[in-house]
Amino acid sequence: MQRSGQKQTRNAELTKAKILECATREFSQKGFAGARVSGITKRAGVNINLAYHYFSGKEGLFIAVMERAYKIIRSHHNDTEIRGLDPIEAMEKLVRSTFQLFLKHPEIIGLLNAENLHGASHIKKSKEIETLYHPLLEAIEGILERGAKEGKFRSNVNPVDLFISINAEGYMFLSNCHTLGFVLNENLLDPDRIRQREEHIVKVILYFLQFHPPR
Amino acid sequence: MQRSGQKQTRNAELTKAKILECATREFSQKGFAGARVSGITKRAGVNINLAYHYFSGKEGLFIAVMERAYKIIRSHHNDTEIRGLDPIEAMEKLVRSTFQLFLKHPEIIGLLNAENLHGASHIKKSKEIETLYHPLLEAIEGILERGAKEGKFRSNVNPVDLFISINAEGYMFLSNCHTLGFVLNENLLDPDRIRQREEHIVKVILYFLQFHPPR
Amino acid sequence: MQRSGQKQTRNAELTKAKILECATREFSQKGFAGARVSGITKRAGVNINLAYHYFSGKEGLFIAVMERAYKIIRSHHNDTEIRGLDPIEAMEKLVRSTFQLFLKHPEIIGLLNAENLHGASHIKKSKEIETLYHPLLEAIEGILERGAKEGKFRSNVNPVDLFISINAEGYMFLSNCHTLGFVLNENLLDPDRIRQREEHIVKVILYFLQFHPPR
Amino acid sequence: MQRSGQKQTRNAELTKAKILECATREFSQKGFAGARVSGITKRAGVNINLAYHYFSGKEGLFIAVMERAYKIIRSHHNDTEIRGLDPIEAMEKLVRSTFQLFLKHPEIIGLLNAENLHGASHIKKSKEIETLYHPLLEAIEGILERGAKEGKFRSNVNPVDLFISINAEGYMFLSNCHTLGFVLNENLLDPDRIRQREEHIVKVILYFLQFHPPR
DNA sequence: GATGAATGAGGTTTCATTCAT
DNA sequence: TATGAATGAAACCTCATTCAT
Repeated sequence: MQRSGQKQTRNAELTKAKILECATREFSQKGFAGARVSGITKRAGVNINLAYHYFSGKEGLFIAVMERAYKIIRSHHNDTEIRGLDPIEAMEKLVRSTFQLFLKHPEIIGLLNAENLHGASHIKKSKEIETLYHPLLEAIEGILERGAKEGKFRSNVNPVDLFISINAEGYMFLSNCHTLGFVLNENLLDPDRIRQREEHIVKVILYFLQFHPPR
Repeated sequence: MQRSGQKQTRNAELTKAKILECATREFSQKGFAGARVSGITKRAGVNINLAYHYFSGKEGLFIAVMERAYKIIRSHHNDTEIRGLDPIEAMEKLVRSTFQLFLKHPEIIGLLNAENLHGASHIKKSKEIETLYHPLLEAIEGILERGAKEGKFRSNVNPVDLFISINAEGYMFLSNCHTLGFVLNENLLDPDRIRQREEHIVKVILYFLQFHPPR
Repeated sequence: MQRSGQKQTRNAELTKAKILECATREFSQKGFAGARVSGITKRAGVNINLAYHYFSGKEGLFIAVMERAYKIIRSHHNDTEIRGLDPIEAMEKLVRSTFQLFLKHPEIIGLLNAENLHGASHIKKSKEIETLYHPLLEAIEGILERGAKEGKFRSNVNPVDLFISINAEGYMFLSNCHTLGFVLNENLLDPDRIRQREEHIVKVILYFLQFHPPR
Repeated sequence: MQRSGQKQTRNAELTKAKILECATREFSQKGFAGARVSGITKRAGVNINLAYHYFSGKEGLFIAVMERAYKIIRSHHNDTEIRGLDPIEAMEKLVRSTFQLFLKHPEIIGLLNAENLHGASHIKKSKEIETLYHPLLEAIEGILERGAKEGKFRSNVNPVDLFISINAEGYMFLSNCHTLGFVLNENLLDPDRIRQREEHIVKVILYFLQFHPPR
């Protein structure tokens, strides 16, 4: 309003953002090869050439999309918050927030699948992404140590394997919901079913950590 | 006459098999959209028209590939064997064989990803696939019941969620090995690392089942 | 006719030849950047994709065109014939045949211009073209030596510079005929005018060789 | 007011000149079709729209470039100076200055090639260019006449053909230096090699004029 | 059954140019 | 005067598919 007669249709930042958002959806839903630059710009309601002007092509778009996706991931995890909590509480919080990340940003799963199809070639160029999970891993290590010291968790749990498990339990549920739903004869995308899954995952991780095998 | 006819048939079957195998690799590695019919036939060393002749196009090829993939899955799981075992032993066997399935047939992961991208539209046409996992799920239910009765497992474990967990723990490790390997700074495809993962998964599932929460 | 029901539209060699010929004209007349693949295939009356199928793209077409052009050049010069002739006769024959080459194959001039625009990058890959003029240069050296020995030509004439002159006199006349014709107010493409040019060139070269400067 | 107006004008002129110079290089190096308006303005470091503002598009730019090129040519040839000289001296001077023109302004060759590709359509609109060479041709005629009268040159030499020869000998050497250099296995752009060429051309033209064929 | 020739649809990209400020 | 935003046309090229032998 105040910014004089600035039309929406001539706002570069807005246009870029719109393109990026639609590219995120398109790549996530169709993969890199299946995505269409024209599909992206049609969704965004802008001229196709702007995608080339701002992102210099399909690959440039994909890289921009991946970078934004990892920024979302980074900002989602609140590492510092959980460091001070009781180990069990902290772990539960981490498990739930990981699952919620996939629910709130379902496009992330499709993007990660797309990126893995190409051997992660795009993100490997990014120094930022490389260190993205370092703080989170350190937090996990801290929780495990404290949990073991306080006798709440088993010791000798590999934090990397644990991290992968925390992600895998929700990731595959959502990424493979169509094939799984079909062979298991359930609608996995039903909100109640999703909540059930979250409770299940919390138990898988916590019970795994709390169990002390007989020796 | 007869011999030559047989020969032709045998060659035809061989050609079909070669095409199918190469199509499996291509679809798994590049997804449906990224796969090229010419890429498939070049790998197979046959003329591209044979792909049309035998499978009537790209989609026909993909369906044939998916059907073969599920046949492999079916033949891999030896449901009856585990029914008679001790619950813990049976569960461990199931977990390990699930992980080994993905290792022996890594193309399955790419194919399932491809199929999920399209909302599982192809396999939904197949009655056989729909009931593929029924015996396995029944076996799991049986194990859980016996385990609970014998006091070895917790009760009230949802077999479907458990089934998904058993798969997810290995599936995501392998399907996302490139992005995970990068952000975790580990080569997840190293044979020793893979063995380590298998041990981890066995513990996750068994400890989860064996833990009895207080109260 | 005899070759059974072989249709023209399904004769690969013929199609390739047609494309090549039309590509020659297009590249010669419009340069590499100005040429259109669709223009080439429209001229040839074939589907545009055949150009990609047979020559794998615009650059592949250009390279094929250049190679054919140099083959024409090679086959035009009859080096052995002139070696036995009287030096003056031999030189005259060489000059006239060089000029006639450009007249009979006017596309060569446009192609050479196009190739020079790109720093001769395409032909530099060809071993054949590199040695294409060696026999001709040797023939020129022989003629110059004999001419000098017989007292008909000056000595100390550089054969390379002479070779360039023999070409340049006709080449620029034809390649720049439009701008020259305009500023000189003559139609240089008139057949009589062309004949006049040939006579002029013969004199330029022969008189240059026959003149003995005083001292 | 006045000062600022002047300044703007001066900047405008400067900007125009910069664009024109860069356009000259771009068109000369890449031809009309290969040249990019954006390439020109990037070289000049100005906004692309200025090219449209000042020259109303690609073709307008090319015409302006050609006109400036011919102005350079015109200003280079000092016709009046050579009219008073000894015929042989005058001719040598003319030959050398023609060669030097191409050396000092190598872009002229590329521009003339570009213009000939299009049938000289652009310059044909210019009345100035049409008469550009008239004084020079008259000077040549004068020299030939005096040379014949003084017994130094043959008579019956066509001034137009001679003019073309004087240009051609240097023009093709430089315009085709890449292909010629390759097939002749010499670096024609070496300064010493260029000087050698100039001496050769002087001899070609002068000996051609001085030789009296036996009758 | 098998193959080379040919085609049509559509995707990515480039580029000259105009619009709006 | 100068600039960034936006557009339309058309170029190159890919690829699934069909045709004809």
